[in-house]
Amino acid sequence: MDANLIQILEDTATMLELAGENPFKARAYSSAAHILEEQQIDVFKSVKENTLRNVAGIGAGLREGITEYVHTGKFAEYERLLKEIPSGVLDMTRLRGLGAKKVRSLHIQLGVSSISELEQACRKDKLCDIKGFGKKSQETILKAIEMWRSSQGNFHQHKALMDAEAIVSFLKEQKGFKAAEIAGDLRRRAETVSELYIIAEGKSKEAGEVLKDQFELTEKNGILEGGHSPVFGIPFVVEITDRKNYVQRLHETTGSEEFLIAFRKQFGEDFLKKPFKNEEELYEFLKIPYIEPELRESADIIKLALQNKLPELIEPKHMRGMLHCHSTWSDGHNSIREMALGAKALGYEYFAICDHSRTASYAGGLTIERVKAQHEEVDKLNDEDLGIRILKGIESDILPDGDLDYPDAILKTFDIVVASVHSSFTQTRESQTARIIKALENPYTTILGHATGRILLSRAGFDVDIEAIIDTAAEFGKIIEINANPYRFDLSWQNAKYAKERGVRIAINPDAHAVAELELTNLGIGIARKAGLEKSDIVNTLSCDEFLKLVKK
DNA sequence: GCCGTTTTCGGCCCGACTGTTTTCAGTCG
Repeated sequence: MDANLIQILEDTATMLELAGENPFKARAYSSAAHILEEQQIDVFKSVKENTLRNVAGIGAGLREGITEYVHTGKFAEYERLLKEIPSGVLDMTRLRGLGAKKVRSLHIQLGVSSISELEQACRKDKLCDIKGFGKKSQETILKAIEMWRSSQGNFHQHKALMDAEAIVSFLKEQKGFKAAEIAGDLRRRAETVSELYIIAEGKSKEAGEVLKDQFELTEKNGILEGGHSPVFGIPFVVEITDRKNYVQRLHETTGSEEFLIAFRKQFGEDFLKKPFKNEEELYEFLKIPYIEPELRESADIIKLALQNKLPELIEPKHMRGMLHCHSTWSDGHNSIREMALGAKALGYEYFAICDHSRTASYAGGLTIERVKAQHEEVDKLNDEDLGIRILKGIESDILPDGDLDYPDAILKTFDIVVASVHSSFTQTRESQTARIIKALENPYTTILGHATGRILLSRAGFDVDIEAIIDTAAEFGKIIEINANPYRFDLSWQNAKYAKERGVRIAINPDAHAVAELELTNLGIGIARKAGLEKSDIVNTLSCDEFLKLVKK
């Protein structure tokens, strides 16, 4: 996968639309970008081994462009459009609710060429003059600009991790460095981050030179700053320290401000002067149990540590069941067999295929006939014995009135039903809450899928009383999902923490649409850990039989 | 630009929702 190329393809698609060219050509570019991302295709390897021709959705034209990109770093069609479309116009399409068509007409008719010019035009009531726009459009655009501004400078966790890990490995390869580690809120597994903070042990001078050359950083008292990460351009800082101070500095730059203030208030500052081998030793010295980085968020956790009541956090090795994945039966890229074998390769014992239900027609949702056909295939695969048990599941849309998407006679043929809202996001808080509560009361619902519908840095969730929903899940013994997709991470860790307090069990689900996405589960585990969840809180840790027993109840 | 057992042209995911209209275009999932 190459993040730059994915961005190039997406921007090319948008610019084709902005230029008023063939919209289907635009779609081909956009879908190629999704294919590369979802299937984690390494284009450099694919070009070298000539395997791009096997990828559905990438034909001769795109293959040529990608090959050129691999050899020269340039993509001809993208370069051509860049000359034609002002970058500010492309930026306007990043606003939610504004697509290429509207931006094109705003650009042509009002002459606005950037988000700030658009903002001015809205404030001066200019949009009312053009056909298709009115007062309300101006308001929604201004809101979208606000949302866009607040997300600027923030980055999704998986991108931050990818770049931070690359920087850490780079540092470790350099002679001047003995150790390097990710600190900051990324180490605490924040959902999104605005900066990477890296601690390195080394001789400030020579180490600094290496970094300055490579990343154009500037040094100030052993702290090198002003860098931008290699792929996503995330601001980053490298703090260089010596062996004696390494562990304290790692600790001091990991915890949240609230945590660190409370920590010093409790334990004084003497520990800062003592050298430690690792953080575990630091905690031993203070005579309290080790507080995992993900938990170093609030002051409360220190009290729990003092009372010896810290949770024993869920770990990847506890996981046995992979739930909520898609296949080529709906909008996934791999067959059920490939997905199940992918889960097996990651050490899982059972796998629930949960394709989209019939109302999600845009995603190839399954008609009743196709449900039956899929069940036959699952039976066959299980007869064949792939070494991993496959469960029959469905991701059923929660219809606008709270009903599930099939009659009971069909619903009862599934082992699990993940119920999710995919439409009608704008109901009032009361009716949205009632709708989801109704779905939870349905005896066939097993798991509530992405419970608030948020998309991080892009869309707030729908308006809903999430605590009332968690309370209802508690009452009816329903499971709620932590969606491990880093664009969603829904439930939030705070909501997941509340769910634990209410005794609601959590499923950690990758919502994978390709084999490569199965590993997203580990990011979801990070969120669960941040919420303080333990093995016993997570249904994926049950054996297949225990799990089925739980959901059949 | 992609795809193909009606294949080299002529289609291309489809329905809900929104804000604008007074029958529809654009956006989203």
